[in-house]
Amino acid sequence: MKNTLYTLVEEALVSLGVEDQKFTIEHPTNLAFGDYSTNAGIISGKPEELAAALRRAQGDLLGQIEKIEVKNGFINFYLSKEFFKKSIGEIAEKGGDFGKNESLKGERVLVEHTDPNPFKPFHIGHLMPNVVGSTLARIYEWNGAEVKEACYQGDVGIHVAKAIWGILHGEKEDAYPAGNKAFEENEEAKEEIKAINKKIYDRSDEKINQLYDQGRKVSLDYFDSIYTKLGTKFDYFFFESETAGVGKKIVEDHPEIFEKSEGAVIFHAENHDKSLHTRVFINSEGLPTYETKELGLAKVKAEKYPYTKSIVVTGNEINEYFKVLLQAMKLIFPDLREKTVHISHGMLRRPTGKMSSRTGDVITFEELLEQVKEKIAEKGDIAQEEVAIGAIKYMILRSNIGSDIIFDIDKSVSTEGDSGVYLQYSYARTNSLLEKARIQGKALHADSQSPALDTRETHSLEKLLYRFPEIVERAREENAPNLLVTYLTEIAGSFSNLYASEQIISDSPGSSYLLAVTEAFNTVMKNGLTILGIPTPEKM
RNA sequence: GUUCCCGUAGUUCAAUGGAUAGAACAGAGCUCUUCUAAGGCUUUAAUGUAGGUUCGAUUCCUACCGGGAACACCA
Repeated sequence: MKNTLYTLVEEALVSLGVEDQKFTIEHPTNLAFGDYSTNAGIISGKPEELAAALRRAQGDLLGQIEKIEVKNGFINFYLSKEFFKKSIGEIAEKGGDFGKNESLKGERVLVEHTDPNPFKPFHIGHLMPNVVGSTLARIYEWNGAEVKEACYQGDVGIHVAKAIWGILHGEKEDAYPAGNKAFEENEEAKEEIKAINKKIYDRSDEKINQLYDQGRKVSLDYFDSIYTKLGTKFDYFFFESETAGVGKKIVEDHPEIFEKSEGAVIFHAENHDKSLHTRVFINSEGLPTYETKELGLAKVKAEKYPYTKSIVVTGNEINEYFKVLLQAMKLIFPDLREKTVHISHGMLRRPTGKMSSRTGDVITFEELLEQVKEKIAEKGDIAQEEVAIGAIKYMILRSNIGSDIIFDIDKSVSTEGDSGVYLQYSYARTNSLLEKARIQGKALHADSQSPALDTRETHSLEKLLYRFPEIVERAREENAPNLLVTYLTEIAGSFSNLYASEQIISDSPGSSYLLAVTEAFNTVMKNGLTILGIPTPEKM
């Protein structure tokens, strides 16, 4: 419909003698301004003439467009009731596929996210990339792409050496923070940790090998159990131990790009872009840093899964250094650089400030889940884990990807109002409603012959439900899952209004149409929640 | 100091350069013979400051003020 209108406006402009004029067609946020709206009238300076030309030219769309109006220079299109009735029928027909499109057909997208480091706890900071990354993956899938999810884990590096040092000094649970503290405060320990780091790379020490292998396995199993709870399924796991060597070789093979300095190998990114800075790629111990491993990773990924687009989800604290990395990649693998997109998320902050796994000042994911579950348990006997996961994911997804989230356990994880629970509740409610209707043998009619209970509420819900596929597409274009969250909250609110104004299951002639609208709502809500990865409990 | 990100109701968040800046929580006041009150209805309340570009600026540009991050061997 949008494309049809676009062509219509374009032709009308030409008929007025205006050519090559850029204009937009969009859904106005306010339903009073129509179902579609164009600014072509303002830009061309002749809104009334353009509207008149459009009314003359409707042709094939007659019956689908109810009226065309000019308000404040905008030309607003109001679609007909018959059009929406038909679309309600189509939603039910498409069911679980309603909202899918093929705009990315043929694309092969690799989304890397979560990236927890073995030997460190999985804390609530890891939730951000996990929820953001896996949701983006699903959004790309709904837009027709073939999507694979990857997790990249730092199983070698100084942080592991710190944890091993902690274990060697009798720490178990808090091995990593203990090692980190010693590294910063104690020169002797610092040297020991560096020595351990080297031994981990060359596997020359039997005792360290054993501790390392065991610790790594325990850690990865623990992450797996969390992925199960979160509903994340990774297609690939990459490890720094496999990218380190690849990366180091790449750096060594490009002496024209990298320079030796003070025993290390560095990259002067500021020579290519003055807003960038110098970074170390191979340290003076001869070990590759994260930057180098990341270069290796780009190559390893492309060999494993020849992607057309590679999305890397990380925290925004590494934005600057990632730009340096992309600059290096541009020189070495220009084709891969073109396909790589870095999406950074904000931090999960506590009211007191940033939390850090280095000092041990963290809330682990499981602690958080327990706390939210306790809060939900106060509400009654329900599917606590599903609701808790939904509440947590909603809290993250409702914000812009890039902005920080202030996490206050008492306030942020709300179980009322603008929350995941509210959406799950709306879904469960319509589910039991439809179930009840089936038991009573009520019919659902969405065809244009059936009488409709024609209320302002049903009509606005019809209009909103129709927009779902375009919301899914926009969420992909802008990498903005929060558009979907806002949308679902809006239709849930609109449904509540419907409920307040009419009794859906009744013997009145229009109730079968109301039921059809309810079913369409139920379908859209389920599909929307599925994309967001929020569980959809059948009953609450 | 340099570079980058961010300043919106009391609070937590929205708003592809568009129309009357939206929600939720908190505050004030209503509302359960209806499907589930985890709900609904009323109501109070905001674009850091000063310029600029534009038919139109919360959005883009400049300066300032305020917050955060990165800035050579951590990731």
